[in-house]
Amino acid sequence: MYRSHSCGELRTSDINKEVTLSGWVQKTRDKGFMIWVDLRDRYGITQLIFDEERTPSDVVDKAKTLGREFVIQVKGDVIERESKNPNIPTGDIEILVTELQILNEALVPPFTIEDETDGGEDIRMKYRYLDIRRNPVKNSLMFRHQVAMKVRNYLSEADFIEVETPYLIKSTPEGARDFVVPSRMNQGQFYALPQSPQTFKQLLMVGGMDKYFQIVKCFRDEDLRADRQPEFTQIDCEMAFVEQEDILNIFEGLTRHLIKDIKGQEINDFPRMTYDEAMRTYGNDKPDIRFGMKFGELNSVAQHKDFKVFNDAELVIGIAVPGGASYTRKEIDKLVDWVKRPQVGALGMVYAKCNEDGSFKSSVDKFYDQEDLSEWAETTGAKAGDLICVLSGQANKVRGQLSALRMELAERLGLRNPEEFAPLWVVDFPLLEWDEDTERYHAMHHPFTSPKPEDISLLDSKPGDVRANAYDLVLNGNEIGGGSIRIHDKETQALMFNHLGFTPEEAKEQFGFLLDAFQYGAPPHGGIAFGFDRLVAILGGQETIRDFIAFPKNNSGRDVMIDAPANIDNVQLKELHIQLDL
RNA sequence: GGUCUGGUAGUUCAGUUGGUUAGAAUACCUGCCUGUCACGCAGGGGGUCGCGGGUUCGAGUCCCGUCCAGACCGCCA
Repeated sequence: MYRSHSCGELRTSDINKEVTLSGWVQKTRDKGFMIWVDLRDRYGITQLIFDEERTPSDVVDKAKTLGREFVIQVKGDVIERESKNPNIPTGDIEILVTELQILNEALVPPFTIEDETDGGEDIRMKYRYLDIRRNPVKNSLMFRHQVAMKVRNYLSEADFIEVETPYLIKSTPEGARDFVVPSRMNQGQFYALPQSPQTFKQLLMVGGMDKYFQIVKCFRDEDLRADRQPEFTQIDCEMAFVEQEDILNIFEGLTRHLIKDIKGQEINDFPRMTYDEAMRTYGNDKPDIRFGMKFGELNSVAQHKDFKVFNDAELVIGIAVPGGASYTRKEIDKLVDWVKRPQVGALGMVYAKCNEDGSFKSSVDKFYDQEDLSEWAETTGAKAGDLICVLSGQANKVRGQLSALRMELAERLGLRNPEEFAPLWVVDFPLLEWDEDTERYHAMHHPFTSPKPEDISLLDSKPGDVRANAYDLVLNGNEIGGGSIRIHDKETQALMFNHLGFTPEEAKEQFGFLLDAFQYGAPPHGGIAFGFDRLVAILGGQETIRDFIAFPKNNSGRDVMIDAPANIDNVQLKELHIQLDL
């Protein structure tokens, strides 16, 4: 028997028990006459004591050889501490050790195994198995497990069935790049790893599964970000015989349940906003509504003077920065530089200070008088003491730029409280999106999304104006879920493929199985998929998703621990009939 | 594909205008210490300043290239 108890459970009520514990040496404190060892496992830390007077001398000698992260097993008696430690749950007791066995020695770890480690990101990832011993990472993984269990229980209670779908599927040109897997048995052919189980879950609906979910890995071969991994986990869901309203209600229920259960916060009906409104008032299809700073459209109150920059612009918009009137010239200049960085791309920024006495001072006083500026303040909702920041230019671009500024300022002003949760449904997404590079329309969500029936007539005349039965769930400025009511008849699906530039032959080759299935009684259906890693991170109050993933990839898609991807040898290549062209 | 930031002891970092033997903290090792728990005290070892080239009497420091890491833009149906 390696252990009778964990290192986190012994209390004063266990005093006088003889126990066996196993774990890692967190730290030894050798005072000469006495040695204390903090023994750690997943459940906590228990202090061991080796004492010149009470412990056999050979055991004391062995204890002196212990190093950090040695794996040991001890037998001993639970005793009351002479000086207690109120900071840990086991702080009232300690183990007077009678037997010590070193199960495995350990090299000195490259970074300290402590909550506030001295290790940087790089080294922690290389030795991730050591990093996982640290509380922040360990707790994040345990938290992820808890969320997964709550999701499974909730959906299972609601009659959903978890079905596994294949990982080796077929590559399609739509959407993200696929990870491909060469097939040895089918020379020259490749599987692709799924970007999502989209078509399979729709086929499950045709198969009558009715309510499906799966917590499932998905793969996208695109560049990474702090919150984006090449392999990531989705809560993938699909339902038959539902309308958009049904899906919104059920998954609003799931999200509300998670926030209540995990964070103890009651959230009533989630607000809804159309895509159009989100873009106009926040410049963004995933607005963070924990704070205001809504866009004010200033065209009508800024294009009547001789200021050419504004007069030539398609759109002039501004936001009110709370308390910004106190910014110095230098601070504002820095803001201007910030929006002019290539990542944001604004050509400049006009600002107006709303002084406490009700007067205004702007960077364009030459063109605009106090009355003009007062109208700006009204439009942007600026109060005395605020700063109005105004950008102008081509509508789409300038909305994106002001949105970036809004988020940056909110961050600096501390308005993005991670313990506050503000979910939002964004609905009525456009069905199609113009792609400059390929000069054709792309499905904004995916090619199986159904258009709103009343908009179908616009497909030929104004394809960009057609709205879809598509929706996103946004939480604190993050898209945590997205879905749609799908097309379930062959004709509409063929019409969509046609508008996406597929020839009937291409459509048949790539999605013939789905079109076939639609001829055998496909029920109306729709669904949603949640980004699980991101959801867990947000509920856990963290920005980065990496600590909620046991073995994440780095910025360039590498696993620095196992050093993947890697070359394969010529024998393997030959077997796959693959020749490298480097 | 692009922009920015960084790379110096095991680790996290400092290193001034280009100038003597590259420092701190922590970790590690040794000794001491009668209740530690971020133990304390004394001492010690530890460096290809990412790599390659250039400028210079002299480069951790300046220039060019390159590799690695991070953040972001493009991309992510």
